[in-house]
Amino acid sequence: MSQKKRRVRFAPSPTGPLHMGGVRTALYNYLYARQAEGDFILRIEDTDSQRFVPGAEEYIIESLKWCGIYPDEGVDAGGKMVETPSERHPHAPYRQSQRKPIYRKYAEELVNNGFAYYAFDTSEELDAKRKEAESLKKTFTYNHITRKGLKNSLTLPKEEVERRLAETNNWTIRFKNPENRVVKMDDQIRGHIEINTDTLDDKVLWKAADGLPTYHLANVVDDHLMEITDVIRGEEWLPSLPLHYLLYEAFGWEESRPSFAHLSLLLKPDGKGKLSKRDGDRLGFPVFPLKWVNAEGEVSRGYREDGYYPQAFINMLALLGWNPGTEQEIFSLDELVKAFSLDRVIKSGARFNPEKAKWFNQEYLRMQSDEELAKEFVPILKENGIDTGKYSMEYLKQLCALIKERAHFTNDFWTISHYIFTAPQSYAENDIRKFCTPENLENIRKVKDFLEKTEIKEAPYAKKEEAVSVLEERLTGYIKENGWKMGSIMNTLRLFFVGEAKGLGIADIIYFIGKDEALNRISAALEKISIER
RNA sequence: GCAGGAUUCGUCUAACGGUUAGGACAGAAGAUUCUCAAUCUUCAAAUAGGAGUUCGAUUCUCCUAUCCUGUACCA
Repeated sequence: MSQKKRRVRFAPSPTGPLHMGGVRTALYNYLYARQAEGDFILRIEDTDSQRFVPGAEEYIIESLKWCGIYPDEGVDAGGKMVETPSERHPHAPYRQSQRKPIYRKYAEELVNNGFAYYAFDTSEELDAKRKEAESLKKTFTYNHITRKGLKNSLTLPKEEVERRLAETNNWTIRFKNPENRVVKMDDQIRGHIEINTDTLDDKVLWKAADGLPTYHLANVVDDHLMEITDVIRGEEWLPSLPLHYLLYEAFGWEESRPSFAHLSLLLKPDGKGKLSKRDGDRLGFPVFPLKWVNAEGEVSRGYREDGYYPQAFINMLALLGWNPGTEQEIFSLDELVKAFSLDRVIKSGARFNPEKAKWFNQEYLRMQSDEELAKEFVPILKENGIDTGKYSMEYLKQLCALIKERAHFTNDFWTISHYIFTAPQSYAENDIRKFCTPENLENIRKVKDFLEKTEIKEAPYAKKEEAVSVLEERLTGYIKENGWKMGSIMNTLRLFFVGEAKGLGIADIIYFIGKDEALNRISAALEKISIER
């Protein structure tokens, strides 16, 4: 079995930050290529000079890098991402603006062979036509009927056409759709699709104004030249698939026409419609892989900055619109490469669920070693003004081992364990009311004396488990001896140590903050609360 | 409007035409420890509607509804 080497491409346009839906498209392309031991190409479709956004290309490259998606070929934006220098590669360059000289001859070839024509209508004229049609509740289409009444090389005298081509540049080359023909197409995800060409309009392929092709021409020509075998792209392209088929036919490239797979859209978590930047702002989750600041200084959060592991992000995205057919949900990139298949990609739109995204990250967090987590914790502590020099790596490892069970993100570590590092500044009102009865306060004084006399091993101690359980036994033993209620004593202590009735076990807390600090916190709390009364 | 596409628990999804329609997230209840979380157990929750084909439709066909995409000299 000798199959051609698979070549796929991800071809975003640099009009802004890469949306997570785009990352998913890139990921599926990447997985497909890796599995087939083919090539994954990154091409930049910047044929719209109007909408070009500075920095967007760099953003795309950095995002893919963060996700661990490395192209085999593609734009090299100064990074080490692409091994082969772009200039030397036979398929280079990979930025369509740099391929500008290539396209015109292809557009003209189509005109010469009768598959396209020159059109001289101005945007204003066409807009007027569209408005007119709209008022009649119809849609204006530039097709085999209307083109007879418009200004183009099919209707104008030859000399006039030549004069306009030579003297002006406000003309375009349009595709000449065949009349009443059924185009038969196949999609790897959606199956067989048929459409009548009479419903199509004569799309602009090339614009004289800027000498650039539109998406349709550039895309087909580049995919052909770059020997792309499979086009895996978003569903928004499905309606233009017939045009692309017709273009391959007109060029005589049907033999090497790639196979197509159209991915469904990512939908917003609530309501209707596709996932947009606004939804993230509104519902409080990122829609972009990385943080992005636009020209107006507006900030959009990113998965990276929100503390997601790239593997978790990728894993979540992979399962949004695809599943392996088994009950496995956690996949490494390599496992995804092995398991992925286009025929298990879902046809319908997938609603994004931020809660599930958090769950994925939690799963990955738990897979990290305590040492890795401790290393991640250090900068977070510093941000919160903690002198991390005071804590050994062993100390932090022991703490992380305990708190990782309660977190979705390493960013949560501070919220969960701040009281280990700083004494509470205030105490929750309702917890004071609940636990600080005169009787309880009296008992706590006795507990304090007891702790003072007790030998306590502090963090980091080699036999941590043992140290904590010994302390716990002594403490609970003492409380039981006196016939006090376990809950009230423990929770009062917790209130004094933490500031509220939350957090780790009392023995754990004392182990981590140490005997002196524990005693200090009890004294401070007793003083403060008796003053307030 | 027209053209395409889509439609299984709230959400992501599984089910060669024959299953008590399965799993996960979220939710609820219980167990558990000194609290909170975590954990464990249990519960609740779906084939858009209508015709047809068939011994039998989530699955095939048609119609309706709803949603999405496209309808640019944007991608």
